[in-house]
Amino acid sequence: MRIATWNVNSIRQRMDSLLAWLAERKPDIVCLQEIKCVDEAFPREPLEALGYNVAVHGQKTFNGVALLSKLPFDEMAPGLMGDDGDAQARFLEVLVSTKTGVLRVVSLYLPNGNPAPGEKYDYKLKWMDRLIAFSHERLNLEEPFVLAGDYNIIPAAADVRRPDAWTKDALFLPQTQEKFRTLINLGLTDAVRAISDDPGLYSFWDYQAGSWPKNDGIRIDHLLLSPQATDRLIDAGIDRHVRSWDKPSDHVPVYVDLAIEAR
DNA sequence: ATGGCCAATATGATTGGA
Repeated sequence: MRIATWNVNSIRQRMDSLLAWLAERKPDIVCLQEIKCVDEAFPREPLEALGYNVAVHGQKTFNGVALLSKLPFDEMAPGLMGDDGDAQARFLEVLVSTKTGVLRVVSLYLPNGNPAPGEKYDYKLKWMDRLIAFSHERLNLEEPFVLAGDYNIIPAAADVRRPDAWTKDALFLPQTQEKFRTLINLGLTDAVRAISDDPGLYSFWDYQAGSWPKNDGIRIDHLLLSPQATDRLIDAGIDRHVRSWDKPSDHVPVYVDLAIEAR
């Protein structure tokens, strides 16, 4: 079972790249972020033609998450618990059935939080508290569970080419990293870091200032695994070559391979 | 010269991203 996450920065602008990458990487489940469209505008047909079931939680103009799955969805639930007044489409949870039982997957788009301090940073921290509460509940189920998405968090200095340039940024502030560790310490495993200690594993390069040709990147897209998923961890990686394609997203896909058979 | 963007919006300037 291959599960991937990709912030596409507009699904409608990225369909050619998405189709090319799906053909190349052949993921079973894909978590998408920043689709930037309402549910009705999501281009489902070409994806369904490839055998993917499609779940969408979109909104107009900004944000928006989706899930593609070769396995049918037994359940799907949009929105993160803890604030019924939160109208931003940043969270989608699904349940699928595998040969060995259920598999729970979340596609999330954690708030950026800049500028910090400020209202946006407060929203980010509160959103993280809600994510921690949610994860605590789900981990009690003792299921294979993959929490995937754009976290807008640089976990450590090894995850950024130029740490000095990010010291006051909401993605890299100590308070952000501390809360991320609180999440991890519930019992989740960062799939990429479980496979490799290499510095220079980045998932985002800004469009500006020649960040890509200078390899001025950061690692902010993560797949966090429950213990039951970590037991089955085979491999994880980042498809950085996708950043050099025409009309790229500023993020590239990150994937994990788990020893779970579809059916 | 010296890599200074990209996407959406009833658009031609503004907002948000990170």
